[in-house]
Amino acid sequence: MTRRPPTLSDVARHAGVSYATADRVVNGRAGVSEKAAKSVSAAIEALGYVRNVAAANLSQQRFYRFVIVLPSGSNAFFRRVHELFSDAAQRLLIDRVNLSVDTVEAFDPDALREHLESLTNDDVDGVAVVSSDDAQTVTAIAALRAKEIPVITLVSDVPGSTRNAYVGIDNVVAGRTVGRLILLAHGGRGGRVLPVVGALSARDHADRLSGMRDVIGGSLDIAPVVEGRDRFEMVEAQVAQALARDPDITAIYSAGAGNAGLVRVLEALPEDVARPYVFLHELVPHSRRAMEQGLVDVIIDQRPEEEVERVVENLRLLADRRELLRTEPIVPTIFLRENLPQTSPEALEDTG
Amino acid sequence: MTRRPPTLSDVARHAGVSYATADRVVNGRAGVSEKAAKSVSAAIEALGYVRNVAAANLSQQRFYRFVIVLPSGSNAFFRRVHELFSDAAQRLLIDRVNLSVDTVEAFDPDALREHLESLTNDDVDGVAVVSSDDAQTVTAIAALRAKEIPVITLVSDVPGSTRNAYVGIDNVVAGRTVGRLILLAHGGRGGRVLPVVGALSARDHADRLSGMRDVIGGSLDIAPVVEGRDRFEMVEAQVAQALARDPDITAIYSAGAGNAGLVRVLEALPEDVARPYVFLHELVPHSRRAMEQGLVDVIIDQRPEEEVERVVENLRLLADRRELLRTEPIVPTIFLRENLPQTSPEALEDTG
DNA sequence: ATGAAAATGATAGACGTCTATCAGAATCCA
DNA sequence: TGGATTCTGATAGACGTCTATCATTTTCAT
Repeated sequence: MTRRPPTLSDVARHAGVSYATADRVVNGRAGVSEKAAKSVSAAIEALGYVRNVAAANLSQQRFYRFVIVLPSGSNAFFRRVHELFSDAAQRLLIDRVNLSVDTVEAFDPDALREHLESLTNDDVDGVAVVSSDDAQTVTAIAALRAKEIPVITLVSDVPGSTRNAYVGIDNVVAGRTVGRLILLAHGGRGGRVLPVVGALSARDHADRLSGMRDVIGGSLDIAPVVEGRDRFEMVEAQVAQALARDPDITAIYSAGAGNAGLVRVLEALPEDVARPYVFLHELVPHSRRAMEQGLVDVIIDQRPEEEVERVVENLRLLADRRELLRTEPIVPTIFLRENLPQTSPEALEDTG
Repeated sequence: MTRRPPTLSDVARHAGVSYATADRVVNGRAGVSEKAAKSVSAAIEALGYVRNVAAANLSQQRFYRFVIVLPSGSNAFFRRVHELFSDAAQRLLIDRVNLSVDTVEAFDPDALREHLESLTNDDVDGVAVVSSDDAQTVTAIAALRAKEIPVITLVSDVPGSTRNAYVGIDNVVAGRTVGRLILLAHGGRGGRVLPVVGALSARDHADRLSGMRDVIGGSLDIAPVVEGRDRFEMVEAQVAQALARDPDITAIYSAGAGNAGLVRVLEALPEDVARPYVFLHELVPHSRRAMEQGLVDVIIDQRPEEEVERVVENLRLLADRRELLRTEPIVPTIFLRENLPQTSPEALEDTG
């Protein structure tokens, strides 16, 4: 059967030192000779000692404190993420995890940096942040990491930074997937795709678009890109205009937010002409409803449930100085009308 | 800030009894008057007391012991599941979880029942089992549950049983999803779908097929079903025959296993005629390779990684007599050539 | 060699739970 | 009322870790 795992006392005995010395080594306290430190390390190695985190936390009455930083005043997707983190916070309390969700004005690197820096002083055990990939953020992340505070980037990566992990999808792959589905829908016939994004300068939107282009290649036309600033009024106006100008559009790919505006255009389309295929991101109340009404064909969802769970899991592992598992990108899910998940009560209410 | 959560001592004090009595109540030991029991329960309620599992486990040097029962000698999918559980077992050791993976001859209800019953005596904290939905299994599950051993059904549900949870996909929904994709691929044109299953008597296969039929409705023809017993030789022979007999087939939906045989037929198809669209289940080395070669268009994967993780999570929660989270079915992922996950080293080797 | 500084050992108490034991109190039946 | 039975309280020790204190030993510079 399974033997009792070695304790720190076992390590001390094996190393020929006292418990106190072994403890000084594992907790990095001063007053240990190099020789002693080495023999303790060797004993740890030899016995395969792993600190019993449960016992350690018990002795310290430890409460983990994690902070999630999300963009404020934003769209249905982030409202959903916020909600999921709040739910998680509630149930994590009994595991002695204190998870707070902060919001910072979207697209404001200065505000974000300031906020992140305010966490540096605090007794924070880990931070997860949604941010664009800019120099301000890179600096702020570096400051946190300098204080030994783990940082996870969420939804949108900041690859140039020293973040410990990224939790989110690979947007190029997502765009390629959409490209494939668009081709599938056209079944070898020609067509013309209208791309809609928030802004071409937004990294995730641009990545999705370029993935889509990759796959479409020369097989289909691609109309000029609509930039809707993720604002539903702008999206509505510009998409309506684009469709009016170009009656040959057979598919729309919306890589950003503000899809409520897109849906309004679709609703207004005359019944008698063939509707374009519509592909968009994120399963939220209004996109779901549009799909159920047959206005939208495919929704690519980045599964915020899974993202939230991974963030929490990884923050805990990092706080315990353990190895991370599952650092590969989230696999986005393709939703069609036929595989929409059961609606949970809270998902029914639509606040925007 | 967050206050210290109440301890059992707090509960005892609040109830006006000694720690010993409170302890007797929470651990269901004998020798407590009804009145005392009631006041302790009231105190627990009032204070929102939750047992500190970490402390409890520490005091008992508890090792969780979980058993996973998988079909033996079976296909690439279950080999993958087996592998995932073995990996999980390794890393769970340091969390004091002892996870063993047993195998039992596939499609043998007697053998399965016997095996499950052998676990009844043992000091098992939870069981997860892949099984068909038959009376033998229902009985065996009931026996385990009678001994307070939690049971999770995996991949294929046994809805008539007293299992605590099911971890897996909704196969009807999966079939409906495929139906939708088939329609999408035909883009309004006619066509003829060849369904391939292991056996129509297998519940999951039948569910998938009926889901697909639901969505296709009368829009496309459906050819007579091929039953390939999940054996690649049989699948190969019968699909080849069906294609030869019926040159109008535009899509193949394989709802079961044995797809290596299907792939061989596809490889042998002449280059000059249009290939049928091919839809099948489970991302495994050979199906992946076929997709990369362009022989397969869509793979519906039930994400065994996620399933394994949920099984472990739920077994732990059940063993701790905690509330289950995430009991909704797994959402299957649709893989196209464009969103295949990065290949991990071990996924490269193909043992059959 | 001397004193200061550094390293080490021994050990106690805490965290919250479980198990166990024993003494004492309340309740019961005859 | 006696004795047996059922409850109740008090408490000790264990789990593995952390923090702390204090005494002792070793090392080092002078």
